[in-house]
Amino acid sequence: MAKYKDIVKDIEGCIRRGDLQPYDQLPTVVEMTKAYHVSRTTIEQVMDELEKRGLVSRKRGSGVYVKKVATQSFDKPLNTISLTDDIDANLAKHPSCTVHEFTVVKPDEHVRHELGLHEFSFTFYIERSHLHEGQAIDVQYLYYPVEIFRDIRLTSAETSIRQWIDENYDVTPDSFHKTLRAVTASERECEILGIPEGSPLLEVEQIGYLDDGRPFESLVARFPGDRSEYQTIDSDSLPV
Amino acid sequence: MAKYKDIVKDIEGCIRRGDLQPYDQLPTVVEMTKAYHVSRTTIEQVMDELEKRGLVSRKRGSGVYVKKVATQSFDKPLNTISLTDDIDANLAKHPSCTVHEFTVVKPDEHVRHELGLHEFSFTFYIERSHLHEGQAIDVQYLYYPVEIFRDIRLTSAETSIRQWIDENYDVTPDSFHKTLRAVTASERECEILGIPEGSPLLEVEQIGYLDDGRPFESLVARFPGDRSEYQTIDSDSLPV
DNA sequence: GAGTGGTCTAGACCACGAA
DNA sequence: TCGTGGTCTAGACCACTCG
Repeated sequence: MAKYKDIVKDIEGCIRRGDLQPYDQLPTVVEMTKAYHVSRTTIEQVMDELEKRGLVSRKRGSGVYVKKVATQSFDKPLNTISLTDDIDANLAKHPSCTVHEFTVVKPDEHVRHELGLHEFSFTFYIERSHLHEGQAIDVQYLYYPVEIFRDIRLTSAETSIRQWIDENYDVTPDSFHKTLRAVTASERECEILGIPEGSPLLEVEQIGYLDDGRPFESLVARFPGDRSEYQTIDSDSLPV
Repeated sequence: MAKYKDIVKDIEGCIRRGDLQPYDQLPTVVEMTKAYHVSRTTIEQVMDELEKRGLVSRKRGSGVYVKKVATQSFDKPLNTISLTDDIDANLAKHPSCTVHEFTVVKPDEHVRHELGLHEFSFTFYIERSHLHEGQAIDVQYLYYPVEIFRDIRLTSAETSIRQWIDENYDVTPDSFHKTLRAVTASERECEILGIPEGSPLLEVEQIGYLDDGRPFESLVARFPGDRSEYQTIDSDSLPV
């Protein structure tokens, strides 16, 4: 484990426990290098990470300050969909899906383009829903290039495809390009999700890349609007 | 301008122009230190930035590779709402709003909590829509603490509040915590936006922080689902 | 002017991937 | 085994904030 990650954990703990209060100034960078017996670069790396997690603001010439964050948002996961707590917890423990479709197809041009495939390429196509207490809580549409994954099993689609890939292929997912939209549920999706006609859904279109730059996964996931949200932190504002 | 930013621009240019093709390996980090006459740290900083922009993948022990990115997504702005191109371009040049409401209020508990205010605090409250060719294209609900901004003008709400703040207060916005949701447009919003009853909207709730850790802005913006999307890149996947 | 964070250097060691 | 990127050091200079 890298040193800077340990220090991140330590300081994050201080903030969560309240040893560091909102608006408190952290020790100066130089002080921290001494306290942790590391170099300046390492501390800057730590500050980068704490900033990314939304815990501190850095003011050049002045200091690093603990953000006054609404405490409710403290433990919400970032950069992913969160559902209600009980559902999230349950899914993490026992991922379970009902698979509506599992085939090999020639994907349409949109998907082909996303995955950087040729016209004559094939992909696995999976349509499925995660379950919580017997109820579908999302609808997912997934494409995997046959060129990369020659064999994907139905049983993996019923639990975790990513786990199957980890165990059977020597590839490393690296990053994900996401597009979020609000859409109206189709009739079929309303049935599956047990929601009224015309309900709004939060759609996440996600293209996954391996660490050698190849796209390996195209995913469209749709979640009922009233049970889902997506949280993120960055330095870009909507135009105001 | 920091050196690493120049190098980022240079390499990004190479990728956009096609001098570096998808799946190409970049020169090794050591080679780049020589080519640009900088130290290793600087190059790593450059790679951090290129990775954040979704242009490259880094494979420890192997190399840095140009991602095969769907070219359409190349120039879309990240970490913000994008509308259709003509609207985006127009808004950037001539931001213009119709203000539906402009008052000072005691905000409800939710906003008070987001902004870290006391029960007896007041905020400016602004409700407005951006216009494109006379048509409203969003609805925004904004709160600004009177404690921080004693004076906000109606005219600023009709163009750019952030510009007004820049020019009249010595504060520096630092980061934004966002929550995205899909919601159904209210009757009033349908009227304002000229969309059918029950249309889905993409909602962005955004809390802005200053560089000293203070929240300074609470914004809820809602966009018609069929004209808006939000793009982002990170290393976190939805559960698959 | 004194103190802060941001960037940068030159060099080192390590973990990992590929052959 | 060897070349790759990831992390780290000790020290430096600079831009910025604030009294």
